[in-house]
Amino acid sequence: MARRAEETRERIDRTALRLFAEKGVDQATINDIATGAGIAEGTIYRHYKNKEELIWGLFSSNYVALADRLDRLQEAETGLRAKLEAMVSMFCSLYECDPAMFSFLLLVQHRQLPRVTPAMPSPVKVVREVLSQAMERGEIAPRDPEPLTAIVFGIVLQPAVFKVYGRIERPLTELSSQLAEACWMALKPTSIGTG
Amino acid sequence: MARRAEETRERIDRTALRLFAEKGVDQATINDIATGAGIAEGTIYRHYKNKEELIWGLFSSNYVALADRLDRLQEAETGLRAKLEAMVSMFCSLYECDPAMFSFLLLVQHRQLPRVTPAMPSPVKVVREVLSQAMERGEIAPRDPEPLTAIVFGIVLQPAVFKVYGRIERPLTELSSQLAEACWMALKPTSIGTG
DNA sequence: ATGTAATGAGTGAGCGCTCACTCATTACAG
DNA sequence: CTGTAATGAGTGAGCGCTCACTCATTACAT
Repeated sequence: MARRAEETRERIDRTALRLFAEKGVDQATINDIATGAGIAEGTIYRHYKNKEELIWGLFSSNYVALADRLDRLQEAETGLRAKLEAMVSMFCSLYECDPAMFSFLLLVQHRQLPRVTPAMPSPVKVVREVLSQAMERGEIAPRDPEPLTAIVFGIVLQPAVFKVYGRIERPLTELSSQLAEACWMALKPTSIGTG
Repeated sequence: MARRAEETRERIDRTALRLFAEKGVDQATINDIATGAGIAEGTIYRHYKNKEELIWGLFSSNYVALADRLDRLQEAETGLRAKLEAMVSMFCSLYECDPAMFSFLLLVQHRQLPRVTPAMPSPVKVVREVLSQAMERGEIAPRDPEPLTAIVFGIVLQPAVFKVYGRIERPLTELSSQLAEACWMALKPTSIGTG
């Protein structure tokens, strides 16, 4: 029945995400996931063609969902500063509510990013668009948006990485405004050219 | 003879680093490395106890070497701004001369960082120390140095990641001063407290 | 009764690693 | 200088094992 199948699939997804984040994608076996979800190994293959598709399914759905949330947030705000604050704040609280998902995305991005097509929504595209539009509005100096996008991502992601490794102990949400401020300041300077 | 053994070991190291960076640590097999280095599988075990030790050997030596280079650079400069510029510039040119090593460090850090002992030199410690001392000198406002360290790392590392994935096409060295400037600006603000 | 979902023992490819062996190089006794 | 013993890096077939994946069978809902 569809209802039962859906429930099983959700259990697979939840367990897989957690184990992938905890042990790494290669170290977490299909057996681990099945046992953790309280089902048999074979059942996983009724829901996913193979392990790679399971990983991709988890990555892409969460990646796109994140992009959509970021996009809705930035659209609701006016001005670069407010958009940055909204996005950074969401990122930080996302870590608090679902650290496993966060670690998972960090961990598998290197392997899965090549499969992301240009047509798919992505957090990177959202941020770049926000920066490009701020340039058009004259809020920041017109420059190649790509390095600036990277800088903004770095300012937010690296503290999250530090948090994952326990180097930062306080909740990320407490750093939210500091990080948004850092992004703002890093974007402001106009004296350095693009070369 | 020792001479020949040393040469072999260097070939192993070079090939392993390249293949690990290209295919990932789990995807690159001992056989791949041996074939790539033009030797037999067994030979690798004359030089490393097992695969994990090979990975760790490559990681730790490069990680510590990087920390040492950063430390020598920052010591040669006076003032936070100059130290930042020196370190960022070295980072960027490091990518240009040895992108495989760079990708390798990025790729395996999640797995190897837990093995890094507090006694080992590390790039993170160097940067944190530079920031702490700048606080003591009153160059920047005294705050928890950990988030600031993360921000500086993010500003430099994430553009490198973008470079690896081809999202940034220009050489990183051309972005060096922009990144150093971004770090400087992100560190400057004193209005936001530490909470 | 029929189709869908779940099961889990079975399979085999592929992996890291071992070890008995080779052989060029070195050390040394006469 | 020469024959001989010792050395140890290099070899690669093969072993043990893991793990993704299969499929005949069972459970269950309608």
